[in-house]
Amino acid sequence: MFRPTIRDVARKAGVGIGTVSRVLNNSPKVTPETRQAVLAAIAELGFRPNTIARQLPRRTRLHNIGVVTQPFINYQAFAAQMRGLQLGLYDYDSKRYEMVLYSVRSLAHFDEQLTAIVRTGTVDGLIIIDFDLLDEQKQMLRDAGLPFVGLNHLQDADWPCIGADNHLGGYLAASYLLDLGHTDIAYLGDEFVDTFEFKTSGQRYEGFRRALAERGLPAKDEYVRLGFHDYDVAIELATELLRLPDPPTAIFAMCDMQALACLDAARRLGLRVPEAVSVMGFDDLETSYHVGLTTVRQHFEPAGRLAVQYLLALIDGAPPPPPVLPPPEVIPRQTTRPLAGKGAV
Amino acid sequence: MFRPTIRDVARKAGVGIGTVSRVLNNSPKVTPETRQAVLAAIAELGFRPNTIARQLPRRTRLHNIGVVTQPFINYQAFAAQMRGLQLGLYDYDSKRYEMVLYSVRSLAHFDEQLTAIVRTGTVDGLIIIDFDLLDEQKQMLRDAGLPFVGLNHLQDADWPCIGADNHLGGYLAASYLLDLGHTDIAYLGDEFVDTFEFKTSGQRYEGFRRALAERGLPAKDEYVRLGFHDYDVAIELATELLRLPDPPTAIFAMCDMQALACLDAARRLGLRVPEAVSVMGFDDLETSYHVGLTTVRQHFEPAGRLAVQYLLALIDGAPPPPPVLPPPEVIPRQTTRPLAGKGAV
DNA sequence: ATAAGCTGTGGAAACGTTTCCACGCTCATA
DNA sequence: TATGAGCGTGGAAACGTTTCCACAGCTTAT
Repeated sequence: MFRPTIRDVARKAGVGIGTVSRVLNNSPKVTPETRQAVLAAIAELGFRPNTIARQLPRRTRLHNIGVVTQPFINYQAFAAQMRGLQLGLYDYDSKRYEMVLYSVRSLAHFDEQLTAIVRTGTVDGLIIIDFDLLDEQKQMLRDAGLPFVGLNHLQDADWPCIGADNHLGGYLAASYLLDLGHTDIAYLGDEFVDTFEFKTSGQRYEGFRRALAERGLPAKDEYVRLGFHDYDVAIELATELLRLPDPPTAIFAMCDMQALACLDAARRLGLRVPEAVSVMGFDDLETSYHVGLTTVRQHFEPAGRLAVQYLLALIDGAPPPPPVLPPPEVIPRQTTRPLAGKGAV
Repeated sequence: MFRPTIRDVARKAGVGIGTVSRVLNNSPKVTPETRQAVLAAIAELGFRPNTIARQLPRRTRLHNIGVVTQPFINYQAFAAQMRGLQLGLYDYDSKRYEMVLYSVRSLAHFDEQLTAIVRTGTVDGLIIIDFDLLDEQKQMLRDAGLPFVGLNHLQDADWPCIGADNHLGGYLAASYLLDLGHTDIAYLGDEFVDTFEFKTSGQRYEGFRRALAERGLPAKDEYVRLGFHDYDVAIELATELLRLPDPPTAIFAMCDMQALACLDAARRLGLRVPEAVSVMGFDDLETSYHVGLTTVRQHFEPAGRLAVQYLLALIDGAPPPPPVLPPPEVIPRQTTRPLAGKGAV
């Protein structure tokens, strides 16, 4: 198929290629008549600028943003975040940005991908989901002039991070269970620094512990179970908890996937939820609604959307929006209930 | 930051740029010693070929595949498909293909995106999820020499489509319910040709109807409820069915989302599942496991993976793998049960 | 009348690769 | 010794844009 180039357009419109380029890029220095003629030629030829050629000269906007992620730790959360990113891109539809997905398999692979992205220079900016950046990595991105925004971090780092306040979320969850009268509350989550060095679990646990401490309750070591982020592992940890001689009356799992595993474990042991044990998660996935899981909602979509807005502002050198999200909130459903009777023991 | 180019590498290695290019592209026509020298220079400079410049000369592989999709019809299915695509790309890791996401909002937008993709020529091939192609569109892609593979279609069209056999799936679902003794079975699904002109619902219904017909049962019109693909709409349709003077004893919903809506509707009406009514879906989402929904599993991940394999074969002019997937299969869970008693009425 | 400044325009150069042609070397063959 | 084929190599040309410099034509100030 014949693909007209900018030169064909110029010839047809009887102008120079520079003028066509200026029309394409909305330069003000073109008279209305010239612009009309060029636009007519463009329409007639069905011309579209070749985005690749457009990206070659170094100073140009590439109209690509990269998304770096380990997407398969949680399908539903990943999808919700992607949805948010798309919504953000729709907001800036006229800029015609596209999204390039870099999926990462390990921490080493992450560094490798990051280096490759910088070296090959195919994106205008980067959204980094979940991963934390080392100082060298930040420096590398800054040296390359590549703006970057994090998604799913606490906002206290030295780079813009948009995500749920994990500490507060953990605090709210524990407070909710405490208000129901529970005192023997277990925490089930990832290692505080996991394979990918995600620190989410530690942050949520901190909030959890603070809520207990405020009410003068210690966090019992045997009630804290940490393991690799995986459904089957979570089932095992939950089973251990439920089989303790003095089992907890409530479990707070650091994510819904693990909370669902708790439900599964209880079912396999013949324990009823919430009668025998209350279970609470964190995320508010689609599944949680259908299962009736009490959880802490974090706002995946708004976060993704905000991350895009923030990044595009950085790219354009505009003032970025305040990186403020609605705070996490407890969504009470059917897997928790007030502690009955035991208080009187 | 200084980005070394192929010329820097050539100078350092004391060879010509052509030789460096040949090393980069694994041409056999380089002596081992020369190759070593070039590789050493590449390593020393930390050189990475600029992927954009690499894409400019027209005959080149672009190392991009485009994915065109309406991603938000079903989050979980979308995520599973993406996962499959990523797995497929991992299989061909050495080729370093990347994925560019084109998300589509409407049928008109689909055509627009397709035209833009062809005109700007930024991808080597296209995976088209769910959407059907018009003859003109197929022709346009063929004229442009752009290979394309469909994901989620029946395999009888005149282009390679990888997806569940919807007809068979519908047939299996109905057969399963019939084997349980049900005869009053409702079908709940999308319009047979919906907003996006997806024909999935019609295909699944055809299989469903054939199973009934084989046992000499007519499909009662009042038991067929079609509507826009949306949770709330599905709840309404399900409520209508359950409120019929002579309600069905089983409902087959054309997707799990709608089946979950049936469960929700039954709950709101105070009806127990499966005691009052059996409910069966199609997809086997994550949620379905947790909810215990009987369903027909379609193999999203293998499908995505196969689609990538197929497309990369087309791009390379190699013989594509047979586009054969494991057939859909019924996954019995807790939302269906044998019809008890009613047969004796 | 001349100089200076401004505006719109044309087109060469640059971006970093791949491709392709030409060249020189080696080795087999006549 | 002369010829031809084959192989590895060098580097110019090409890809389609943007950028930037130069210039023509005007207006305004001197």
